[in-house]
Amino acid sequence: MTRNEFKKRFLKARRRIIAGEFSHLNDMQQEAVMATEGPLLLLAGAGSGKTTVIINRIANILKYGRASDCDEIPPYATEAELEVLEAYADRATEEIPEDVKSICALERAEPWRVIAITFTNKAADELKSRLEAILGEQALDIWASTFHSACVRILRRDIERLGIYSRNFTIYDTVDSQSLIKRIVKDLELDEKMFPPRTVLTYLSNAKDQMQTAEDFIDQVSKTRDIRKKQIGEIYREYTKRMREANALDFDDLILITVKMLSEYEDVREYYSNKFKYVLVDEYQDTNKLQYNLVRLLAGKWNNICVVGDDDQGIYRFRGASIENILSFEDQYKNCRVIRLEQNYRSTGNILDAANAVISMNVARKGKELWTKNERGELITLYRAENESDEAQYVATQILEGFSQGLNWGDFAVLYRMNAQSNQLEYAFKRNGIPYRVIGGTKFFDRAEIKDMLAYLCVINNTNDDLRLLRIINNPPRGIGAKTVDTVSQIASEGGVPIYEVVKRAREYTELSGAANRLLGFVNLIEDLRSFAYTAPEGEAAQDTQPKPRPLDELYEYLLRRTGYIDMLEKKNPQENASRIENIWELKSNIITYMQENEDGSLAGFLDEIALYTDIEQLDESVDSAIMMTMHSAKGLEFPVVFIVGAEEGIFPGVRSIGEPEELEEERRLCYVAITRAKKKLYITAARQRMLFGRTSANRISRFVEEIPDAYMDKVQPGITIIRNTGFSAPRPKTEKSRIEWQEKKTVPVTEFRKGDRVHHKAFGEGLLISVTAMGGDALLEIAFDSVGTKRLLCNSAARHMKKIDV
DNA sequence: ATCATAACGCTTTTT
DNA sequence: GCGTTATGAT
Repeated sequence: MTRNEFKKRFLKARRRIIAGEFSHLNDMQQEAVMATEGPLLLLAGAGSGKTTVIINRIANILKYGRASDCDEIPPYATEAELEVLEAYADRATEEIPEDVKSICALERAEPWRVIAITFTNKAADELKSRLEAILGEQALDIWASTFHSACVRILRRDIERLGIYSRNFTIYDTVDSQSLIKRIVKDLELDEKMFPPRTVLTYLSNAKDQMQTAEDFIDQVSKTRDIRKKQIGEIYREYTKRMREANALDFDDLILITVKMLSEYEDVREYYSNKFKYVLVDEYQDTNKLQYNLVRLLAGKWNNICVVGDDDQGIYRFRGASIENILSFEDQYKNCRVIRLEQNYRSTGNILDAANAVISMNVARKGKELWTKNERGELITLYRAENESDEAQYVATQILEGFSQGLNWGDFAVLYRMNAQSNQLEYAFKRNGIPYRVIGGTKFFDRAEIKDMLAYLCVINNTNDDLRLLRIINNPPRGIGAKTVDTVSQIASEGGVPIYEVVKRAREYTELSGAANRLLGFVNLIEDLRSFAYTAPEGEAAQDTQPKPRPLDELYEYLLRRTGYIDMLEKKNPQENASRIENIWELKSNIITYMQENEDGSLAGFLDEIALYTDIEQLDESVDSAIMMTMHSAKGLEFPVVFIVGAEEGIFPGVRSIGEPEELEEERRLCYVAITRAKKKLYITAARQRMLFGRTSANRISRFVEEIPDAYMDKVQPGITIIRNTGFSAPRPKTEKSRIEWQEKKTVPVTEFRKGDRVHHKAFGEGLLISVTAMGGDALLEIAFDSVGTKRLLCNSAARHMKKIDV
């Protein structure tokens, strides 16, 4: 056999074996999995098995290295090995023995040479657990993390290079950043109305995205006459100064500083770019310029960069994401390959076609048409409601109907454009006894009491953290009033020292003589907490090892006792503060969870995790309940039944996007995202009239609905949904004629149901009516259902799903 | 220092 | 329409 012929046969057999390992994937997916080398752009439509491809691609890299994507064979390959391969090539679908795999492999990558970057912790967690499921233990060494946590990891190691920050830097979240800005605006004596913290932060964020320092920013605007921008420049400068003094980094800084460090320090760059032989980035359409730069630097050495995304699902332009990154990837990486995943495994034909129809109206896109082998499925139901409460009731009714047919509550998701829309829906769900969960809205970690507790922990960790220090210096009240705080922070900023230093030396300043005792009391408290935190518990201290830090939960309990925070809440208003106290204990369970998951977990580590992981309470999937959330939060999720509510001009698309072609395209992408969340059934609802922000308006139906061909839709009008007597409501009338007939029927009288009645509810089954309480024009029914427990329903809503049964 | 009332303002959101 | 915040009065 010539060497050439040998090589050919070897390659052929090897390829068949590797392909066999991924034969459960479709052709395009397989191609993507096997294209391990060089730049790869993976355009993955909604529901096309994107994460599966990422997982398998990594598995391929670890198992076979670059064998699936090159024409090289090991120089030491023998004919005996070829025989083994060929013997297995034909039955490649079975489990392949390890020795055969290693004949195939060419430069297997160690797990720590792979970095997979995602946007959300949830996505990162999913990636990690799926990797672990197919790769076992070695998956733990893969860097599967968010942009931000990857940067924190890098910075904790190397940030001291820059000589500005120390390793134990603090992370500021958006709220922290905003309150710092607020302080600065005050201190610079600027008009607070002209500089809302949110807006200013957006400017800073954009500047950082362009890698502009405060000085760059000031330079740039100095040529203009825009005084406001010049002042924003001043704010930026002051912000940077104070952040440095506080040894703090905000979310943008985490990435910015990492990029700076990698650009400026060749040895650091060399270390990471050499380390990461394979770089993968998920949701690439949502990256901003800074993130693009980070990825570019990390992948700079090996150029094995795979970005996965869908230009049609870019919905975060408003926060700086640049869809350009995906649209121009091919220009940036000239020799890159492009693979499209267009087969959808999630939705029915009707739903998918509707989504395709809508998104095809956009101009700025790569062009891609999803298709599916799934059945056509049910038509999309469009419901034109009278007003928002009719809309909500309709949704509730459909859910009850679905539940009575055997679906779970968790199979339903209601998607809206803005959080403010959830109110009416919540009412309707409550009235009808539908268990639900609202995702988003006010977050656990944004609550005042939680912020307070974390502020204490932050100060223990880093006494230079002025912002957090100011938050707790008089909380609980310890007689340090606003005036004292002002004087202290002024002295501090004049001397360029942390506030804590001034507080410590209160006696040295005549201005503070009056408050000195109380200030020193505070110092005492902090020092006490600090020494508690970093001293080993009794008996465990070994003389030859360095002192072990105190377990976090003990520190936390000590903190609660020593500060008297809970006592204060209880004394003040035990009623109102009950939930606050609950939250404080809830934080303790977070601490315990953290300790269980991180054996050598430190206070600093815990604070990192908290700073970057803000949605801990989110998904408790153990409880079966319907889900409500914004369309944005729904990205990446899927549900059997989806309701898109408020499909009206002015709401969706929102007022601010109408007349702005680019914004409108973003709204349309959002619509595409929303539609493609649905697996089996999609409802779209729109109200003729709606009250929002205290104003009633009549809106035209959303243009996005008009963009869906009628053939995919079933249009439904409001019928009278309340029936007169016993018995269930008939199917909703669909024609104008029957609708009018139905309008003759009357509201069910409150007296229809009595205490002690046996009732049958369409969704909840049989039960006993325990009490009837008149409430306005309605009645609250308390019913002990045989199988689902006791529920409280409002008669006007529930009656249509209920009848009395004779005993 | 704390409470009351007036005033504002309000996409979307992750880190 | 509602929830948060700013300001002033006690």
